[in-house]
Amino acid sequence: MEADTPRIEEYLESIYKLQQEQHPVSTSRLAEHLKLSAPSVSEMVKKLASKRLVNHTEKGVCLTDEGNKMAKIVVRRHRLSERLLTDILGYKWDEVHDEACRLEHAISPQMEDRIALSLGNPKTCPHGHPIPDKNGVLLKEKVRPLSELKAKQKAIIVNVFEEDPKMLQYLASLGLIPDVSVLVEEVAPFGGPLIVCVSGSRYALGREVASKIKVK
Amino acid sequence: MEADTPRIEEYLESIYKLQQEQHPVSTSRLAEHLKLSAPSVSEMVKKLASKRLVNHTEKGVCLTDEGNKMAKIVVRRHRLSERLLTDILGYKWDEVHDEACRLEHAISPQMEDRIALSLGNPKTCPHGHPIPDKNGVLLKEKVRPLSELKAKQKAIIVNVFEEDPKMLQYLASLGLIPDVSVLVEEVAPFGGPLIVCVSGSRYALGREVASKIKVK
DNA sequence: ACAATCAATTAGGTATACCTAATAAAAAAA
DNA sequence: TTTTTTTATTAGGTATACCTAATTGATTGT
Repeated sequence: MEADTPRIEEYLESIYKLQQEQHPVSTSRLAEHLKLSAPSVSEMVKKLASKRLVNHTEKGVCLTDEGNKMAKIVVRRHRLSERLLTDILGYKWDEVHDEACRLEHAISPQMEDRIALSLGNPKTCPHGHPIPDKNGVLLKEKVRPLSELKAKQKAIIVNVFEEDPKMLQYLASLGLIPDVSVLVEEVAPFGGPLIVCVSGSRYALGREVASKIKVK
Repeated sequence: MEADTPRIEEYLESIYKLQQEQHPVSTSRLAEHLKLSAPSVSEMVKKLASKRLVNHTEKGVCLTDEGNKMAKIVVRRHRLSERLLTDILGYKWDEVHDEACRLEHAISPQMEDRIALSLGNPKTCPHGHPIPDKNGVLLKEKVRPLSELKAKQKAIIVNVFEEDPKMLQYLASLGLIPDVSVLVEEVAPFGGPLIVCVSGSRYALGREVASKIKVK
């Protein structure tokens, strides 16, 4: 049984990501996320289980310690790649996701170290998500969605949970990027928009959008 | 018929490299270089031919214009990757080949441009080999092996045709790297060693080794 | 010229990762 | 509770890229 490492990495990474919303990840959700058919995923999950990378129970799939470790390595490589792309190669934050998805599988442990060193051991990716350290230790700050803030509350953007380039461009155009301070001036009722003030300018922001911006 | 692009790139790159010594490349030579069995290569070559990437004659395989173009793109990405690794990530020249072999298949046209721009459009890889431009134009200088020089001749190293890390480390330790000036002090008869002078120091250099160092 | 050698292909078979269609099992709605 | 719907798996099948063993074809040596 020969392993197709990139494929395995892809699965582990997806499971890792989905676990954050839904603990044991369902086959269907995973299939949807990977854009594969449910039976394909069902089959592959069996293989991952036989390699002791996941536990497959009635309720769904979850990563074993080993699988979690591997997933975090991939996440680390993904986020380091993104930083390499923005900080050194001059990419914009909305252009890096897809590139990093390809790069992450071509990066050796040595290259991982070198990138981290050359970038001064960055703690987050360009979207503000933490980069796990070499041992898979990941420090996540306590955050809440911007959409939960009340009128007159002020906060600092920690990260932006969004991959769509168009949306990222839009957010960048408003200055809604990590480490920026935001003041909520007004919150419309019935799930209406927020009026926010970002570095001197005032904008109306939809709830949907605001819920993807995490602040502290 | 779905294409496994990295695999195809690997084949084209090998054919491209081997063509420089042996014009129509033989199946067996290709198989040896790719570390695959002859029948596997035979079969794959048929597929490449059906995609009009190679011409398959009795004497062997050669790249079509289309195949040549694709091969040069891969070579460009390989050599740009090597430069990225040395110039930005601090790798040594003996450490980059294998890494670049993985990276070259994960680089998009856009990333190719960005790397080139960030590095100031380098003309060669760390071993002195020319980097084809975007259109596949490759300017190769007229060179000859260091081993062909006569006593008292002086030359400048253009490139080093070698991939083995140990050998590259050795050459670097003697200062035998691109752009360095070398004076041949003496040439032993019957294929014996050359006595060369490199930046003030004198070394004995085997013929075999010297033949891999190209000078102008 | 003929046998020996070497190169290339054909034949037949493996593993991986995917698919659709059909079925079984579990959860939600009536 | 029974039906409907959703979710997961089995069954069966495809394509790709590899393999070994056997065969054909070309080259070389005597």
